[in-house]
Amino acid sequence: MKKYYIDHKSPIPLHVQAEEILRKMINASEYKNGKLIPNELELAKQLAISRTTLRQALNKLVYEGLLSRKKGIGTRVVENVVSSKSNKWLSFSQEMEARGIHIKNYELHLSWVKPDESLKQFFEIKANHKVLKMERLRGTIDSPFVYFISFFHPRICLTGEEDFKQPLYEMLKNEHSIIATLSREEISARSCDRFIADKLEITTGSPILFRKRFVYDQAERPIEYNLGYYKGDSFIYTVESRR
Amino acid sequence: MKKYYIDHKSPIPLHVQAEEILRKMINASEYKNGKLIPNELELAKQLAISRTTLRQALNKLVYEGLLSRKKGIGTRVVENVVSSKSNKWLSFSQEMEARGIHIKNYELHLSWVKPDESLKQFFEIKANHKVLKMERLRGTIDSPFVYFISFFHPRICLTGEEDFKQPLYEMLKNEHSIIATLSREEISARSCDRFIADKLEITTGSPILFRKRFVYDQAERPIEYNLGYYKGDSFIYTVESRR
DNA sequence: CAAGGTATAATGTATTAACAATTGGACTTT
DNA sequence: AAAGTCCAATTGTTAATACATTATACCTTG
Repeated sequence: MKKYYIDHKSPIPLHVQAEEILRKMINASEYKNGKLIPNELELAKQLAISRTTLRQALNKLVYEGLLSRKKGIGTRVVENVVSSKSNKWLSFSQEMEARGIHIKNYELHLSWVKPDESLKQFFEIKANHKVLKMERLRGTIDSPFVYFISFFHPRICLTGEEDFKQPLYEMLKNEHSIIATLSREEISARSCDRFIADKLEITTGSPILFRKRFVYDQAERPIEYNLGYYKGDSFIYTVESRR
Repeated sequence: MKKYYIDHKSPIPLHVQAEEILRKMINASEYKNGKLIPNELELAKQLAISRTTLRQALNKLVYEGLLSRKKGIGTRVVENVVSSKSNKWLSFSQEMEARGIHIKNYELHLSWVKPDESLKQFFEIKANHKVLKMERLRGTIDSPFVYFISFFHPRICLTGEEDFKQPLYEMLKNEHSIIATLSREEISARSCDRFIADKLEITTGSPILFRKRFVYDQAERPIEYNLGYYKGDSFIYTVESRR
């Protein structure tokens, strides 16, 4: 078991350092899924910080759904559930990484296409404006589990030379000053066709989760039109709402 | 400006009371959108709690996206958050009616059952507490398109004599003073088994949208555990999120 | 043997205290 | 007038401490 230490002289707050260490331990399965992590007093002693400070770190991870605490029992690593908290807005890969699932890009394909009717309507453009179409096959080390097809509004002016390694919305913000603020999604179940089945390495006709996503900027101008085909048995979409 | 007080003798934790008060103040626009709320020391003094305790409440609201803090400045009510969330809480039938789809109940079946492992865990009860199981087949005039299986926590004390014609959460509120406040949902795609296929009048193996829903009250105590099997091609689940 | 109590271990709640970092505005200097 | 300096206000960080609440396992008692 690798040991991590907290640098009390670092400008990085202790609770942030503690959070990072806990994240690493979870990702590295040194704290195992569903199992208890050391108790707070013990952990605080190990990390040489106060219980209060440690609890700040724990709280954050509990909020994110990585840990769950129970009075009288202890703190557990939550079993793998992929979540998409609406107010969190982590990118897909960040979200997965946070849960210790490393995301691999299998394919990336870019092309400029003529928009069809629904695209023209969504982007509010004429047919002669070509839009960038991006297709991505993504998944874990073992197997792909989602096929994305994205279209971007012409005003975004993507060149195709962008660094698609970094999270998409980070990239849009950094390189194009476009801030995605609002998203609308529609989710339904489908049987997959031959094309998707082939991509996701499943049988034609298997159930998939189909997600249509409309992304807008601050002024509610359309940015992206995204279609996602998720392998049905592997992907779980989580929503939390409060009134 | 209405004044709220914290009851130091109440069994409800002070930070929870503080959170509720802040929520009310924001909802009632006594703390206005985009405007600063009183500073922490001031607020703590007003509520007669320590700054640490107040910060617990603030943290929760910040995490939820209702407030945003800035060092050196203060704490603001975030603009534009409430809208999408609050109206998300239409009941299923209300939601459908709003889309012009009239909902018909095909079947309703009630029984008391022994909780299985996951139910025991969710409800935090022992095996000898029986729970009410409610099965409902619902759909349009033409055909059913969702099969619900709900389990209710024993403390709800449903008699089976309730008026299940009115929306479920209305009924719980009116007849049992139980207010459903928080729901967590997990959505995935599946092939349906014979039982569900039979209910939904589709072919065994057809894709369905499977939704697991956990409903809690204000104090985050479990109320309902709901499984929904939606005919894949007919149901669309819509999510709107803003950051 | 069953019911109930008790010790123990874990998280939950709450307070007080001190100091750090950031911001914006007031003030001072050039 | 412009630029820089300092101050006050505000949130951020951290610690130490005390007691409450809950769950489990073990022990006691009838």
